[in-house]
Amino acid sequence: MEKIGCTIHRIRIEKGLTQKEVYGKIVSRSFASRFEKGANDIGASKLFLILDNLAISADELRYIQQNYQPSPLEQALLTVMKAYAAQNFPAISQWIQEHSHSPHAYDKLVSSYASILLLAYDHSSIGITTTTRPIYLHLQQAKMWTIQELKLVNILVPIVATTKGLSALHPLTERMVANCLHYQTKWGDPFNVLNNLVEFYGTLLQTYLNFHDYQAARQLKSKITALNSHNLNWDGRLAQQFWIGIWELYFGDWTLGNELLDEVTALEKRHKPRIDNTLFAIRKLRTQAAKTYRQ
Amino acid sequence: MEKIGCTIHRIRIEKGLTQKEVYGKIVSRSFASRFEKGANDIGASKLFLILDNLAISADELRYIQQNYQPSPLEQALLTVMKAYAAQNFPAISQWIQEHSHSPHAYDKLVSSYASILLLAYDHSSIGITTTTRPIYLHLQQAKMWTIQELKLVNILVPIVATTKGLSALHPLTERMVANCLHYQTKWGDPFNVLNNLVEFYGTLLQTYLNFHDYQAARQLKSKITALNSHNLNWDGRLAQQFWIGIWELYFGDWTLGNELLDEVTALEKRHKPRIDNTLFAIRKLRTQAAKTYRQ
DNA sequence: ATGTAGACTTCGGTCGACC
DNA sequence: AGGTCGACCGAAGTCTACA
Repeated sequence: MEKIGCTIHRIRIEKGLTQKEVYGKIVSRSFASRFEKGANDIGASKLFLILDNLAISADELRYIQQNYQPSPLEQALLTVMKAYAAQNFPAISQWIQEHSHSPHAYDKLVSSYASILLLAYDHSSIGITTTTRPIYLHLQQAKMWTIQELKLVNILVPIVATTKGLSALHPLTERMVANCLHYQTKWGDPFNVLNNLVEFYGTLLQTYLNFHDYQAARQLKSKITALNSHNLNWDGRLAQQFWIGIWELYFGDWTLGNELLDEVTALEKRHKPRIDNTLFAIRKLRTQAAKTYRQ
Repeated sequence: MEKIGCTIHRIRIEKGLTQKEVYGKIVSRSFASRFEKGANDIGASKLFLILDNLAISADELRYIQQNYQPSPLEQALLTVMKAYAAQNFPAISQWIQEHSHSPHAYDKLVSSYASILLLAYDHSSIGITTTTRPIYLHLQQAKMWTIQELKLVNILVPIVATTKGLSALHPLTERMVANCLHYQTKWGDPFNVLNNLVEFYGTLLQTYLNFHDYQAARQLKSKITALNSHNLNWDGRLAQQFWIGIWELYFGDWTLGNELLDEVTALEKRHKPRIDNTLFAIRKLRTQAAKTYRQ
């Protein structure tokens, strides 16, 4: 693996910056030279200051340093998430098997995450196992969630509803909202956590409908529309529009609902294979169910 | 500012992980303890390994450590970008003024970026100044671009076309493509640089049309469609659809073009105030120009 | 499983000078 | 502007042991 200093050297040269500009008053001139040669490591807090001067993020530095590859953790997560998106559950099982005795600590974490994905897929047959229990409990108990938790919590919703009842969803929702708020700045939503919140509301809506708690479902619209669309990207805005569309089918203007949904599915239809096939399945299912409900 | 170790301690506790799990064979047990107390800094490469075990990115760690705020560099960039998005050019000028004698090295970089934004707005009156020349030259000479450059290069297109002629756009395009390729992994596009590439092609299309180089413009469609939409997010896919729509107005199926554009603008119309007002302006302008061209 | 403390070593980091 | 060398210091980091 290339030393951090060498990577920084390359970037600095390409950017046409001098050592003085980049290292300023952070480290001495002679150390800067030895550091860029790869002879020394550097203190983390100093590195962060240097990265600011280089106008590069810590994540990108790592990515470049590792020969333009995501971190091992990212790689593991992306592999699992990709299998999940493709509904390839055997591949997830296999991944867990292969990494069950990994020397890397983060593989245990990813295994937990992967187990939850399997759990979400078919919690009746798999149930909460010893692998999934720690992270299942953690997600319920921890006050502070990081991006990883925010990404995962929405697949936990149906599981919580089944095992602890619908009432357990209220505190979960509150924590989700509170934690997403932590990641809002006056410049917007740098980590795009609001997209996860939209998806969370979507899963919540589906769950309430599945359990026939129509009153709770009805109250969700105001929460979904309350999200300022200017702080979302188009991924979030389309999800927002989709779930409002579904809501309208049940509780609002049937025509408007179909308009909203048409606009979203029209975009999907432009892409082969589909970006997200589940949208069509959900719409079909909900259209039928909404008709029944309205009678 | 809270010490890095203290932040990591909080995150570790919240995640319910033991020191052994997180620090493994990276540092000794006793050092881990002192580090989390904030008594010591830590080597950068060791920190990265620890972050993997914590399942958190370096960027997020920094964000949390700084009390849930982006890095100073990010803050500066976001401020300028926001002003640009709002077409608030006086605010950008003012920002450059206020930070022209900043002690922070990165403020010079952001000033360069901001100057280019102004340049892109009205290069006839402002011209290439001493502030903008370094970065203007840099973007043309550097082989390696980081995310920052990839974000900025598309606003440079019209400037390059005016000052160096349309032929200069070919090598620029090649470098743009090559650099975006660096950021593609087998798991997709982790930094979403392909969105920048779509926007680049859009600017390119506009520029060719403005300069009446219809042959070059006609060849752009294959490049835009060549981008696999599955590696884009919806921001990118919508931009892709929009620019293909514009292309169709000139060189392809007029009806199809309007269909594509209608789908995109229909989404825009759902949001007040508009997410991106320029879409409507561009469409209006191009519809007229395309009619003329077709005659 | 973690905090503390002392003794100890390594290496991150400075300074000055020379090229 | 930046690479290098030697001398030097303090902080990073280990080990052992006790709590």
